[in-house]
Amino acid sequence: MTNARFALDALADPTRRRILEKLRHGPRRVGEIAAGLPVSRPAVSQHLKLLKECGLVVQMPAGTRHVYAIAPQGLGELRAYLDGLWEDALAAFAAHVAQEKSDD
Amino acid sequence: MTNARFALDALADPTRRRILEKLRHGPRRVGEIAAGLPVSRPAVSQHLKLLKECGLVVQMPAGTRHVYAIAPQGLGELRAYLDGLWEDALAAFAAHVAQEKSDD
DNA sequence: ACTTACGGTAAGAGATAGCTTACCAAAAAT
DNA sequence: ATTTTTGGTAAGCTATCTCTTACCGTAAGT
Repeated sequence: MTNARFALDALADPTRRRILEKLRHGPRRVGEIAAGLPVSRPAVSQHLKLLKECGLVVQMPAGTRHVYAIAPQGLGELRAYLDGLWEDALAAFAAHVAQEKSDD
Repeated sequence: MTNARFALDALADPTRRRILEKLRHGPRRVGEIAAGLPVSRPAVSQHLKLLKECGLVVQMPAGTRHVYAIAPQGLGELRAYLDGLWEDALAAFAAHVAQEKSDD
């Protein structure tokens, strides 16, 4: 999907990757996510907003606390994109090797 | 691997993604890759250098012509990283759903 | 040997992205 | 009702990224 395009943009930033690592094993509150990260909490909010926009995380308000979690579907679409690219590349590589042999 | 980190950085740029699309079905010369792209050939050279450094493409000099191709291995490492993240997220999601049900 | 074609490198400019501080809104607690 | 806690938003600064033009090296062709 073209969504993968935005997801790849999102995954380019180290801080966003660290956020996803924090969410890897379950939902977390914003404060928990920001704790330990080398940037301010507002910066984390901005990253979460972007991650939500491209479908990599989902938000569940719980009173004044906001809980975030990885959205498996968004990550799945990205995997599908890379899988397609990978399969085509493998096929092209195999074809190339075959041609190399025939050149001997 | 930590290589996935750099690969994700590389895939963030639209021009680099278009380059990979051009290489998707087989090796191409630099001139062929640059043709049709909205940037100059030196820009393409710079992108190819970066893609090579993070293991997403390989370079095969053929005289004064330089042929590039997707490196299936580099792409595979990236897939592996995303697969791990995806599997953990799915498990966490399932656990979350289960807990939701037990809360009824 | 000279010329042409191909492509990598360097330097500088412009755009973009991420961070910080300051501020605001809403829910919970007292 | 007031205070406290939580987190999203705005504005501005800085750093980084990508682009272009200009230049150079090397291999092939004549």
